[in-house]
Amino acid sequence: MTGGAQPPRETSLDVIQRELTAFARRARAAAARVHPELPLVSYTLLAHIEERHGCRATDLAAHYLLDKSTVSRQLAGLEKLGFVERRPAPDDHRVQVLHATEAGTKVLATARTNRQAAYQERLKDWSAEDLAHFAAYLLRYNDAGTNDLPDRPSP
Amino acid sequence: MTGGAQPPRETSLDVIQRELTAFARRARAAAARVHPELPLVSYTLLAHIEERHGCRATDLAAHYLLDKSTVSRQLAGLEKLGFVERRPAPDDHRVQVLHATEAGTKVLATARTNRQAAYQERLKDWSAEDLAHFAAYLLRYNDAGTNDLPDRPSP
DNA sequence: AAAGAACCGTTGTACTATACAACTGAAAGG
DNA sequence: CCTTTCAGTTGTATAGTACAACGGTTCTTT
Repeated sequence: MTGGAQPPRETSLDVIQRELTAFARRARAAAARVHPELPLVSYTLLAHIEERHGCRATDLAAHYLLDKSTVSRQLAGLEKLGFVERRPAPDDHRVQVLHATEAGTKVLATARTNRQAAYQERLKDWSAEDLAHFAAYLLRYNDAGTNDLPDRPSP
Repeated sequence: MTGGAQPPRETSLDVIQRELTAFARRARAAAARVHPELPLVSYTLLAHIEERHGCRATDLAAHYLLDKSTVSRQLAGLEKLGFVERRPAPDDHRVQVLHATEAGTKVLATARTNRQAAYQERLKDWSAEDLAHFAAYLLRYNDAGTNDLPDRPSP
């Protein structure tokens, strides 16, 4: 590849903008279709908690650019469903260490499988090469936007 | 490029899944930051209306996979803001033909500019070639999910 | 050590986006 | 005609989110 005449940057930017917007609009509904038992955000948070083997609510908020109240409520929901546990941290009584329960791990595995199946199906006609490139582009795109994470200009 | 050993499909699918989810989670907030005057969905609908030089609410619902009630309320908002007009269709009294007003066109132009600037900035380090490829992948990805809705202008 | 600042999480309130169902009004087809 | 179908609105409910105010905790500074 390479070498050929590319469309101008403008055009590509326009397409990227439009298509990402279109995707964002559909994402929630699509996620709900794939795993109705576990809402999109809960899924993400739960996955993060499980991956880290215990983390704090504040970490989640920082990582996902969510307000702590949002996280708090999401966690309340997850706890109500019995998917996470809050353990008081022995060294700091302000924090709660979050852990995925057995049930949480299980439902997460199911959701993950369903999601993977959905993506598998949707992208079944793609070559491994195209998948790799697409994945790389997405990574690159997202990384560009999270650079501003560490510093929250607080007035 | 090409030629090299690709990561297995599984891995790429996983990355795509994770990154698209991450993107979706941030999209709304990001859009609000870029053009706070015009909510994300309203922006999209207004852009569509303007582009088509008049379309029906039902078309919007079909195209964006939204419930007609959702579209109805979005349009109510846009009308209240003076950005769209509803004109009764002479041939069919059930339908309203939607048009962007002068103000709508103007605010849309501003929002579009802001968005483009944001994308421009975010993707400034990308080569034209990479942009073109990324755009193509996004198109391909989105098309796979929207096969079931060809755009039908009114008969 | 006491006072104050910084931090963690919850709760009250409000708003956007969304769906589904019930409804009104208008066309279209027997 | 009368029924069915279509276009759009409205009532109700839910998820996700933010911001602001608050109650405890811990850290810092005097």
